[in-house]
Amino acid sequence: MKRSTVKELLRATEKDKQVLLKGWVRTRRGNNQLAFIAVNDGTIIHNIQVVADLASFSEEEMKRVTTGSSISVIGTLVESMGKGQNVEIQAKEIEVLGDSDPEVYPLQKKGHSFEFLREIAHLRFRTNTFGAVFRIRHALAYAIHKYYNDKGFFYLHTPIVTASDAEGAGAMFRVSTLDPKNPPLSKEGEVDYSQDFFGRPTNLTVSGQLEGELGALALSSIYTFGPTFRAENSNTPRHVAEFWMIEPEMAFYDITDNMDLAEDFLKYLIQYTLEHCMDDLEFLNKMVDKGLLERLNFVQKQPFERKSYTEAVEILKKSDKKFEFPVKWGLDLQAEHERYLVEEHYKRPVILTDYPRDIKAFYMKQNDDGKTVRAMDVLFPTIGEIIGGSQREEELDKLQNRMKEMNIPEDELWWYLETRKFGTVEHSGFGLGFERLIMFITGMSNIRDVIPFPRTPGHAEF
RNA sequence: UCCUCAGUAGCUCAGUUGGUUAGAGCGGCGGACUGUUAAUCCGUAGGUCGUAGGUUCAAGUCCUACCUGAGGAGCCA
Repeated sequence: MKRSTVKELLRATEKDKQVLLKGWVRTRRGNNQLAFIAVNDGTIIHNIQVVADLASFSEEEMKRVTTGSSISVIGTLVESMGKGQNVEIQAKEIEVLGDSDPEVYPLQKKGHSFEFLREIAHLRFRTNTFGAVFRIRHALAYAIHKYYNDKGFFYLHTPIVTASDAEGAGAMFRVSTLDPKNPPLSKEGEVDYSQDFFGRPTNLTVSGQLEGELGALALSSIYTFGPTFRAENSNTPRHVAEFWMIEPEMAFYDITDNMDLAEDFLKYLIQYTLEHCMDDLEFLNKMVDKGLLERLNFVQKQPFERKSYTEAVEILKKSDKKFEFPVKWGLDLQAEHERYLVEEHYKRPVILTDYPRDIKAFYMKQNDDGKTVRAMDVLFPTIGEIIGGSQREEELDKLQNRMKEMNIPEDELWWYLETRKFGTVEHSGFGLGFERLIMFITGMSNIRDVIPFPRTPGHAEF
């Protein structure tokens, strides 16, 4: 007999049919005549109830049906006689596939703290919350590819190992095969990386953007979707050392086209999840974040507010709110400022543009005022900046001047500069942190709980 | 990295101004119960109080250092 998943069984229209089920025991209840076994196989958040008449099963075998054990059940799918579920399986045969010693199995029927579950990240997939989160994570990954594929974008694989650390997006992890105890030294006593695997110092990538631009300036529209790495000693619920980022890059797009794409993209992803993951979202809305569905629907429907950095600073100055950090043109906005704009002033997502050039990266398109650049940040409720992007500087001399001012060596980025030398065009792009997106869509408040095996300072266990 | 808070049973926590043998709920185990829904009821085992020093007649409780975790900040996505 072919195995049916819990998802298939719960949605089956045909009843009183012989079925084969395999899964893990979540809970077991009962009396001296009947056992009610809640079985989950991860295909859907709900369990299916298996009913076993104890008279027809050996006591030995039933004793092994404990929380966490895996079982195979043959029985009849019937309408449930009890309340609480529509269908259940009247078991004819139950086989324990894998025992689970209840003395030591760490998951119990009651809820656990996320902190505790993080310590058993290898087993936390078996909980309702993490099942929901990782099913949604999958759905979003698929939706991202679908969105860009349908729009004619090409998925470009930018390198994980890179030689340049010119972007300055953060501290990097060194990649080396040299013997750390006895590295080759130059005459000056420095480590001689010319003898290293790549013949030069290399690192894990902090962003695929610069390579992404190379692709866009030939293929028109590309996107990257892959892991990135930051060796920052950040200890916050919003930072991990290894995270996934989506970076679209589009030739012939100006900053407005860029904003339009970012807004449409985010709304599409929310809509996709609402359409395909409602079971999981309803669970999270009930158990994790009571305002989740309302917030998702709201963001999905509202137009994002678009304002310049300068206008935002004026609003913050005029507000009665007392901020811990000063508001002054030229200073970067703090988390408290962004939160005020989104959650209290506009009460909707906000896109801020035209930031002072001194607080932004070298590659951003310089405005004619000589003070600002065509940057855009998308700010979301609860999580703050979810997208950062810009129109890129396509004029060679302006780009070179800016690099000089910021002490970025030209010879390391000669290949980047050549795209401005040969057939340069207006282009734009942005970066979306995948985990930050998942946090927003699931209502989870710690980034370590939306990535299967989080990498943070001091933590690489699993 | 800085600031704040926390660390007591497998899990979640209580433990009074320092004062006898350290408590509960859940989970586990044993039993009862004719359809349970985080089942219920009865019983039972389970703890070097994060680690190391110190103060004191006496420390889970006070002090110091360290370790671990969480939250806030910075960096950012």
